[in-house]
Amino acid sequence: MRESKYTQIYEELASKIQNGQMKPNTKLPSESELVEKYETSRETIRKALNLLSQNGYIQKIKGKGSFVLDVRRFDFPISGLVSFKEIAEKTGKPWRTIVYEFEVAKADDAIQQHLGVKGTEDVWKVTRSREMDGERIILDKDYFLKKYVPHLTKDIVQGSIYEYLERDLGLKISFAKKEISVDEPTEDDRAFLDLNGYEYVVVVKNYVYLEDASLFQYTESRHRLDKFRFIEFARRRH
Amino acid sequence: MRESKYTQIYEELASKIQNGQMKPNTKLPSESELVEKYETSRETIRKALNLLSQNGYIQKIKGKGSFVLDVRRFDFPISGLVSFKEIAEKTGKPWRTIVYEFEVAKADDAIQQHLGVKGTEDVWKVTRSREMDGERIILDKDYFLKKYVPHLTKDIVQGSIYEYLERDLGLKISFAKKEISVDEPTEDDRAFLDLNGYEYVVVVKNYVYLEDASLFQYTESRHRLDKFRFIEFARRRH
DNA sequence: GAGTGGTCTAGACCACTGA
DNA sequence: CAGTGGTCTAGACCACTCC
Repeated sequence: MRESKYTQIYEELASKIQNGQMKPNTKLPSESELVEKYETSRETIRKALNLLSQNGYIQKIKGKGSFVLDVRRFDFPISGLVSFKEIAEKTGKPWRTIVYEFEVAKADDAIQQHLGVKGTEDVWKVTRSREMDGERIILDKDYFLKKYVPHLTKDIVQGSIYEYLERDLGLKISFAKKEISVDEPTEDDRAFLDLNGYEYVVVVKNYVYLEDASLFQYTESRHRLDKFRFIEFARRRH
Repeated sequence: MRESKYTQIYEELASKIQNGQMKPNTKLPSESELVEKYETSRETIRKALNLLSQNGYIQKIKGKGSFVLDVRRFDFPISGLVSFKEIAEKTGKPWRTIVYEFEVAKADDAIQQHLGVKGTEDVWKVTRSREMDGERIILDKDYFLKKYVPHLTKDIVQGSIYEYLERDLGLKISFAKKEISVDEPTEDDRAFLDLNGYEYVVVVKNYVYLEDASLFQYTESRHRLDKFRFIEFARRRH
């Protein structure tokens, strides 16, 4: 089976909420009604509804029902693992990627630390800036282990590396740790970003892990601070 | 029943991982073994394991088993909904809260926008700064609807408002939207923070919703940028 | 009381891993 | 092949909401 039944139901309901077929504050059909409609069991329906709840589409209230939340109020979620390309496409703004560095090298000290490897390890090093409205506002520095990615071309680097890794190489990205802080610009920042006089950059450090929990990529995204925005939807665990 | 069986199992396993009783990279007992150990059904065990997975404690690998992740490598997660007090207590650093404003007022235009209410609505307005190592590094501006919180004392405001709301008032906080950006300091920032010459602050806007999905609180946390740090663990949805 | 979501059970079949 | 996690089912009892 390509996709599980509950993710199919989740996606169908999520898109109905996204495109306004299901209006905010209205009640969803009850779980037992959904069981009939989708001809499945209640636990399967509940898995789909729990996904909707976790991702901010609905609110479940015991004894009352499940209600559609106003997703527009939450804007687009940049939370989780989303590549620059996906964000750019969602916002619809035209953008351009400029590749500065793109090479295989031995891991230097700082990268060894971040990736947790020895200096004998070959790593890809890719430096790219992202331009919108004629200004280079993000500098992406990617490092990943060559043993997972034997080949890489300028075309791939110009587009979305994620897409290539996941779709073409079949690498399964499983989870990531993200860390946001603010720092002074490096020489590279000054060279490859249009800083417009801003004396600080927002640094997003991203540690990306594969399905077998091995760390395989470290990315530093350096944003001009006036163009930085991060949105998260979070449910509270009681 | 006070707490569900699967959350109990989750908490037991999570604390064993936290305190090192279960070492990183070791294999957990299989699901069927856990079924025997906890004398429960497999779906219940799986609910507990899914919680562990979502929160970055374990990695499940089909056909192989569940493996303990190195939680120390992830530091403490500040992700999700965590109050300043909880973070401060986790880090163990001494801190102090200074209350500047603490009053009931009609919602002004900006707050009406954020809370989505009319100007006739009474709101609590609380302004507090957080001091660590002798420096006021965070300015918290809280606004919440008086209809949910009839009374408030200086003692409560000095400590943790969250604790009061959840434990004493029984308000159930359900989810929140967080937005991080960088901005120039306001007059209040200059007055109530030790900015040390920094010409920007990191602004965390927090919209807090109750169980019935009603927006009841808006908080703006304004951080001195050198002291700001945000960490998130995120799983990728495939 | 009827209807709702929350939890739990005991079983089943599948796809994947490793020996 | 046996063992693992992933999905799905049909039923049960509970706590909660609303009338």
